[in-house]
Amino acid sequence: MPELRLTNTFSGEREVFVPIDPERITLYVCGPTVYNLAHIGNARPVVVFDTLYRVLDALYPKVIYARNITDIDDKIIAAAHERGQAIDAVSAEFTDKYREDVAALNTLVPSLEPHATDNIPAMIDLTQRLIDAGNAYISEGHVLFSVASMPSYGALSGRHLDDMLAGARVEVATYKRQAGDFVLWKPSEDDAPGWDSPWGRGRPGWHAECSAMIRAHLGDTIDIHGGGRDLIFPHHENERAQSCCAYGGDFVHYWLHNAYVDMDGEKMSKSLGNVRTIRDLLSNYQGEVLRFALLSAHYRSPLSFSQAVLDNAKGALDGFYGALRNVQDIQAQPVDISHSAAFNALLDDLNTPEAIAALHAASKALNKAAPQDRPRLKGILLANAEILGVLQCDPEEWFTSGRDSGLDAAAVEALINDRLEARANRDFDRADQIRDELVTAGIVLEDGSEGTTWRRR
RNA sequence: GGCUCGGUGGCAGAGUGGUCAUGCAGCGGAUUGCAAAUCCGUCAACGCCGGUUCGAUUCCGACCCGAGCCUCCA
Repeated sequence: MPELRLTNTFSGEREVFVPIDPERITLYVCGPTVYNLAHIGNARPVVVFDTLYRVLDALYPKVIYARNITDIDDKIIAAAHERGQAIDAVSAEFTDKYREDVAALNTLVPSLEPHATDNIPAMIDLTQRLIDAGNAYISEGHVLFSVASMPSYGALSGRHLDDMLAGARVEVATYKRQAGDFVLWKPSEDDAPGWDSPWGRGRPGWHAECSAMIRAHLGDTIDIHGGGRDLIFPHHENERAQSCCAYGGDFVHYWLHNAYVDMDGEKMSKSLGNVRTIRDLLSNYQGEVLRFALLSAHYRSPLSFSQAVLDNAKGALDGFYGALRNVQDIQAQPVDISHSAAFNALLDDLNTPEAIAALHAASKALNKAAPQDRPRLKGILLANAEILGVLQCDPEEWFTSGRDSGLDAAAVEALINDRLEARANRDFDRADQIRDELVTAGIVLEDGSEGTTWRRR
């Protein structure tokens, strides 16, 4: 079996992936809090870990990939108030939209999508265990985790308790013994959603759900836990504290974190007004273009999102689909994904830029292939693409189904026929006039040996 | 202040102790009625200063610059 290597945040090093149980791989990725539309930065971990899921799936017989839905959270409560809607109406709406958006990015559906609100008893159990074990305390109706009770607290994020206390910039809530202590369970006001618990009617703290759901759905210890860098602290540090103290064991063997997407070099933020939602971008670009753009940089490097990055991605995909369009009548010879160069690039800590380079090489080889080699080379290109989750649609569709800029396919075909007639009569002025007309409508013609094809730009 | 990442050709972006990333853009050519697409060729980089080495963009140290986290955040 080929070796998969991953950079583990815990050790800071690239390590060979050794599964707990090769028959059952467990992968958990932090999903959305469903109170607004997902933006392109949210899309990055989704696409990155979808790619990892594909790699794991090619390597092992069974992979359980869980991505949670956080459907109880103060941000959702605030959004519901603002919109004058029920909380579950808000969370249901944005859960649906999230699924649509990420599906457009060619992502596979996870094996499990646990909802926080379906797992409240597991969170109560977690909290009770922590109290029983002496890692948590009750104060002013809250249950808090005591960071001082865990010697290795801070090991994931590389922080020392002393430093954190010294550098604390926020006012410490009165119910906390120490600044770093975090909420496991908090009381709910009468108009806020709540569940009965040994500590009164309340709701879980932010970190509780992942610990509880991982344990409930995947087990005490999982292979891989992923998410964005910003989750390392405090979210993942606190999850780790909860799970290790409540259930024993080492909780997660490989922690993976992706870097941010920034917009033209600036951090995406509401105040800068440069937040771009997936939905918004999809109105101008195919989802596959967004996916490709997100994979064009290595996941641990910051990705500077811009018009140029998207146009580049679109151009590259056009090139690949162009190569496939030329051989669309040729049956591809099946190729095992695990023999593809892209797959091998991904084995090395998901080196997607190198995998994309392999795609370019495969595309070029196909373009210049002798006829007898085309079935094999088409198969190779498709196998390389599949592991990256791209080039899965029909090339003709790709080029002709884009945004309709005033001319439908039939109208385009009619104009092409007029032009062919003009060319047959050597009336090139008329032929060029028709082509210019089409270019204005965003349609590019290509005269090939087997006729004229067209595509939308 | 603490912790963590980075600085590669015009742009995007990999990688490596000693000939090549890759793509876009540019330039030259083939092809085309002209184009487009494609193919062939080509230019060009490793923040700064030291050190280790036969040799450093790659290892080590200092410095400069940038980003992120420490507070909700992918």
